[in-house]
Amino acid sequence: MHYWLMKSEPGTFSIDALARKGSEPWDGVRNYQARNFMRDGMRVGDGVLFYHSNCAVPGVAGLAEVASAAYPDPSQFQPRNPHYDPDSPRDAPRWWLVDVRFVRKLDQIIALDTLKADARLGDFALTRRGNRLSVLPVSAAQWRIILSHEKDSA
DNA sequence: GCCAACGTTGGC
DNA sequence: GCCAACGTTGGC
Repeated sequence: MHYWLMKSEPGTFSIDALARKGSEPWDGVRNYQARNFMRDGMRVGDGVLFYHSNCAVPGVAGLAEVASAAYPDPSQFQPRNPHYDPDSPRDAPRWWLVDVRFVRKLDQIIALDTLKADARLGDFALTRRGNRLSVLPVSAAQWRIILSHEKDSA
């Protein structure tokens, strides 16, 4: 069992949107490191922190889980799709994704500010200076520490 | 293989 | 909307 954090802009796809849909293919990732985490690292049932980026209060908005093994991202082959990649060979797709299933929405966002201020998290890919990875690993310890902040507002 | 130009991410 | 950080592209 491994843990991950996946970023989404709530204006594009929020935790509420995932709650409505139940499960969603995490398409459009066009970064090799993020792709490798999905394709090579993720297993069905892994825990996912659903993170809202590029918004008023960036932070963890809910919990999800990996719902499928990795498979080729169909959007790379669709010419009208903004994520179309004409250089990706059909017989050796460049971009892969997993399905992500809704687990629950948090009562309150666990803000990026809160995570930055928590020294217990140690070296964390999310808060590393300049990090823009949209899919990143979270250790079991970090997962527990992050979710401990849920109680802050209760 | 170097590196400048360019596009994107994402916090602020 | 701004801009720093960073990945990618392409000329040489």
